[in-house]
Amino acid sequence: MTLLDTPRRRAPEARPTQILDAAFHEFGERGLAGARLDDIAKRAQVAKGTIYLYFPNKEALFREMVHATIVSALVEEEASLAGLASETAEAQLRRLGQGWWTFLRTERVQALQRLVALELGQFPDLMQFYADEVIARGRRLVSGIIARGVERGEFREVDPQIAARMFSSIWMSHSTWCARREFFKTLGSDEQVLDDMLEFYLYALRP
Amino acid sequence: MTLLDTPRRRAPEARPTQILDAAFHEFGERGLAGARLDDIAKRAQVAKGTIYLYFPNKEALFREMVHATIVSALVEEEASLAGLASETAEAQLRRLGQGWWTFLRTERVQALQRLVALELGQFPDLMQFYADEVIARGRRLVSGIIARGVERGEFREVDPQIAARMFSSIWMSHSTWCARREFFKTLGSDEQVLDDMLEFYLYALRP
Amino acid sequence: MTLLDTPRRRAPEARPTQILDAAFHEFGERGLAGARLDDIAKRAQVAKGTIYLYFPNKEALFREMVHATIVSALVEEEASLAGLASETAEAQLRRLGQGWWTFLRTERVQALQRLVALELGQFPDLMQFYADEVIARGRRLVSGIIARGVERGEFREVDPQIAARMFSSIWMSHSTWCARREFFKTLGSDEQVLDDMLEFYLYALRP
Amino acid sequence: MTLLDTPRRRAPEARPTQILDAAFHEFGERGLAGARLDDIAKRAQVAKGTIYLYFPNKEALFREMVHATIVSALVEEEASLAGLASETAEAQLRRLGQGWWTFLRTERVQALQRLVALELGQFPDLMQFYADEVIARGRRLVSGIIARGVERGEFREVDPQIAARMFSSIWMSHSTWCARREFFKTLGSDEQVLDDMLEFYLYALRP
DNA sequence: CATGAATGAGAATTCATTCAT
DNA sequence: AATGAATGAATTCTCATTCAT
Repeated sequence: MTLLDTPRRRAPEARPTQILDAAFHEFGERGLAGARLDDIAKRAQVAKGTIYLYFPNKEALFREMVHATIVSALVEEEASLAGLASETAEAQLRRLGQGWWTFLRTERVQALQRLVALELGQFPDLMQFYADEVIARGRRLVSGIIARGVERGEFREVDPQIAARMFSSIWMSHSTWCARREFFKTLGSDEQVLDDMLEFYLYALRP
Repeated sequence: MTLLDTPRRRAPEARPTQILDAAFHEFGERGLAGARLDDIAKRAQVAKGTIYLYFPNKEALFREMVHATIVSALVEEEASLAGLASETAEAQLRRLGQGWWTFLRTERVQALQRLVALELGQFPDLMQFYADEVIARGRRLVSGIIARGVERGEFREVDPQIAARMFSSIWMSHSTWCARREFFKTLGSDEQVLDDMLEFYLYALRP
Repeated sequence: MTLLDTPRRRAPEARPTQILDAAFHEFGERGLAGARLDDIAKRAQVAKGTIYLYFPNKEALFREMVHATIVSALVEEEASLAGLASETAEAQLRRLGQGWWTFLRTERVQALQRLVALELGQFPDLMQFYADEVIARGRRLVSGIIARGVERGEFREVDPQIAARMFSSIWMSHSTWCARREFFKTLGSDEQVLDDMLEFYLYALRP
Repeated sequence: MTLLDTPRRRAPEARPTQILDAAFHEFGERGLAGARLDDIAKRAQVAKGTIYLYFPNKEALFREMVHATIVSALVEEEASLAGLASETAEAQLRRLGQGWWTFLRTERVQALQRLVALELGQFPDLMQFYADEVIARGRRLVSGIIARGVERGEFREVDPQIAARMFSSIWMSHSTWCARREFFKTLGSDEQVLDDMLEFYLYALRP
């Protein structure tokens, strides 16, 4: 039941996940072409051939890994965002901003961002999937809250769509900068940055 | 003057720009590992061996290409930003926002962004160079204008550093989205998007 | 009775004929190197590991399959040739020609021919076995009949050995052509071809 | 000009031929699946990668090799058959029988026969090419001579098509047997066998 | 006995790098 | 300087064989 067994025949249905996990790390670090199947196998503690039991080739492994990563990112997002319930729009936005901040700084999402930037040009369907499910979906959440806030007079009259785009642009950029903190010395702590963003953004919505 | 006056083998201006250009396209599209010297040579209309007359190996070519691209991006930026002269801070910001919008949507910068995301993790010096010269420098420009605006009472009391970060986060994210317009159907025209950003951002600075 | 009474691991009749059968099909189609154990297992409706319960390795399976195929071909031949009894030599030859025609066009024999051509170079003992048991034996049958025919004055004075070789050369070649009929459009029906061969051959023996 | 140069850059246009030649030997011996590119390269005195400069993959190399072999076999046939001119049909047939006997026992043709038997099932176009160009064409030559012989009353009234088939069946089978002489001890010398065939065959055509 | 997931050696293929011309 | 054919090390992929269940 636990994780310590002999080499052959471990939890059998765990194999694909194990490999996808290793693939996530290697591809996320070095990209599709740069990652070596050998390293993925090593990291997954699996023989090279085993990978081919579950995925027909490197590209397919890459695709499935990206897909799985997106899906599991959505699940994580769900978790980060649990309980936004019935309060003022501002409070909701603060909660959302906080939840997203946690979510976006996740290794999962950071790696995705990197892959999306460079490799997903060659996989339009995955790019679309990411754009729809991660970006657009997140944005819908925000624009919903903002629309309510505008309705209730909490916020000034903005186009919720546009405002939501502003929100996600700020959050996403900052998350990648904070992930590479060593190159951006002027950045404060992650909490500080979150405060900066919230303060700035909410000000822009005040009537 | 001698053969070894700089780390590079020859004065950069003598070195076939075609090669760097071709390298820029191929690397920018497929990354360091994914690009093939063969394709670079073909695109540069040069024999494969010729590349080795100017660059000791693939990685060096990549590095120099990134370096050159950053440098020439800065030059382009300069051009996009010419004549910000003595007006109100808001007018300056509008001009800057416009200039940057042109600059960021440039193929040059878009490719850089892609490479920065995935490949530059392996080249900290280049990453730092990019962070300092492109991002931080741009931000300094913005923060300078904002500081003046705050001083002059045009803008509310914000930390110019922070506000500048907000500015660049919004501009950079939107530029990559617009570059991949096919995946983000809800985006308006580039001009529309620029207006949205300016309107939103300036509102957030109003006293 | 014990585990090692013959070179093979178990008495042949107990060993799953399905495996040999499947092996026959796959090897016969793609040769020793080209056939995949995986496909053989699938065709035999047996797990891959099961094959190794009965045969130490791929090559041994191939050898035993060829051996078994030759043996069972001989049995089939016996059947095709039953009852050549006491008639004129010509009648006997006609009967034999007919029986062989049936026998040679058998999938069993056709596959054997294919394997003999390419793969049996590496297995001299099998080749010899085939040459002796199938070819030479068949020829002996023919030469016996011819010798009798010559003795009885039915046929002209030919060397029965040589005439028998002519007989088998004609029959064997035509059988492989008919088996690949799609490439030899000028061929008549199998019956027609048999008639052609008999007529031609018997004419050549007439005094 | 001669064949002794340094490893790199030998007669450049000879490369493909060199490789095809090596491929012919390896494939002819072990078949498509059994041959190793490594061995082909070694035999061609070329690096493994060089093969891929001229052929996209193993299968393509195989196909081109078979095609080239068939073509060059036809040329050899031409040579073996030069000068069949204006004599009696019987004399022509004797000459042809002799020429073919030389041609068929050629390593080139023997290897082809082996490949045709087993591997060409997967390459119907090559099989057809072989059937048309080698077999049918040879047969046409024979049937032409026979038709003339029948017309002139030299031969009995046979269907030239059928008689030609008989001719080639006898010649082809005997050539493969003689090529594997070690397994067919009763065979006389090649010359003896040719005499046997001619004598037998011509008898069958006598009026 | 039977299974089939797992293995890893070996074969095919790619591509950065070299070098004779 | 420039070329591009040739190289071979590195990588992907295949498949005979093993072994825990």
